[in-house]
Amino acid sequence: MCSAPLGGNADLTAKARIRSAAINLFGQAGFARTSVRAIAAQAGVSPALVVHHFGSKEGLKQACDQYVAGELLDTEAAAYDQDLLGTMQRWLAEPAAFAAEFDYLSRMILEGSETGDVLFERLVDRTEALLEHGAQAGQMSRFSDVRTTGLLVALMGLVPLLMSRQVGRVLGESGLSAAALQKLALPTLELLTYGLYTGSEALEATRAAMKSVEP
Amino acid sequence: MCSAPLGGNADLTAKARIRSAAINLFGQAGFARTSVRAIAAQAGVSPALVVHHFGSKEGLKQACDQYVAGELLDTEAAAYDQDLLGTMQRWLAEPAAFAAEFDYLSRMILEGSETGDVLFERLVDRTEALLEHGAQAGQMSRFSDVRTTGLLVALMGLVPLLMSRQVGRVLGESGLSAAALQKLALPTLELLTYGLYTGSEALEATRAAMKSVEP
DNA sequence: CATGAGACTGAACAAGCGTTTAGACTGTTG
DNA sequence: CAACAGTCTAAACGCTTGTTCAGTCTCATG
Repeated sequence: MCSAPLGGNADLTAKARIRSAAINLFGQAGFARTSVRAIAAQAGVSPALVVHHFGSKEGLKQACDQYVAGELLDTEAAAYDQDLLGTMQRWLAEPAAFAAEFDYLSRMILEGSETGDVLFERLVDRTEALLEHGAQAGQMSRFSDVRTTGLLVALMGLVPLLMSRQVGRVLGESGLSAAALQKLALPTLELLTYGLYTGSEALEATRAAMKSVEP
Repeated sequence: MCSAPLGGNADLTAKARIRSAAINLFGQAGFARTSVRAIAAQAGVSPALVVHHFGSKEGLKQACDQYVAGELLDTEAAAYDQDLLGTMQRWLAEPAAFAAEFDYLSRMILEGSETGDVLFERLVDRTEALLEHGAQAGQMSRFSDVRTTGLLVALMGLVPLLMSRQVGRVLGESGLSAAALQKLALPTLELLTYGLYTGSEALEATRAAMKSVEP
């Protein structure tokens, strides 16, 4: 049934080809800026077939959401229970095969998607658990508000992906390339190890300010 | 000529009213999802007048970019040369008057805008200078790559604004309210003071891994 | 008063959008 | 063979989009 692969994914089902094209284009330009016709053209298919398989453009989006979420969770879920470092190194070693999925994931989180929000909340949960585990093992600091700290650490890990364009621009790379990630790794670890401030004056000042506002 | 103010800004020029409406709607829904007709309607004006004053929708966007950038730079530039803490407290004390401008700024940075990119690069520059100054004064740690560390710290300061929806959701607030910012302040300072890791094992492991890759 | 410039609008334009419809073509099942 | 179910397309639908055009109104200037 399946002929020889031509130009990447010509051997896929038309439905899969549409979804793949949608992930590519949605990831590059966003949902609103991408037309059903453009997706159909890239998939080598008529616009009507998109609707036939996915009901509507919105239905296609939700199918892509579910697919990418499943893809990234199934392949990364086990690895994620280890540490941040190991996951980052896996991404460093990975070629640009997952690039489109990561671009789409970024759009999912930035544009309002229920699946993206749930995914993000799960990431915060995991980070929070990681903080508690690290604190009990004595490897990580103890914080007054583990939930909010988990949120902050999760954001810190995610933000290079979400702002890959600006990160690439500042580092002199194009987007979030392997070289850019490499430049990011050491400073991130330094910041997380030594902290930014040498003393606790700024922290104490904030504590005092907050107590005076809400006693 | 100007009658009594009705509903906020009925006393403004039509041109200013259009720009104000555009900042509101672009900030809420993004550039692509906002129509010229919707902007004209909110400004109490015909769609043709928008084109008459700004040339095109793209021209209106650039005018908004320039206005918001100027507004935030003129009022905040002097304050920004102090420290991050002071600026954050100013925002905490501010009412929701600047909320629309901040929403628009967020869109400017997330969607591809040249003005937004330049603004971001300037923020990184300032943060980098702040790090060098803090290190010389002995208040901040010394880092191996000041530029990249400046990028990271700038990102960390910006990310709650860019992801206000998710932050609000996790913290049980609606968006980046004053209460949400208050919940964020102490954990942020804790993280920047104590760091995440108690020891330097993770940092050394990364250093070793990077040297083995690129000797 | 006449003239011209600018603010402003209603109506219409062409283009693109997501979606629908009717039907052709395939392969499978009774 | 006949009937069905699924895949797929060409054409067109109604709607929204950004923009243009012709013309009105107001007001300052000569």
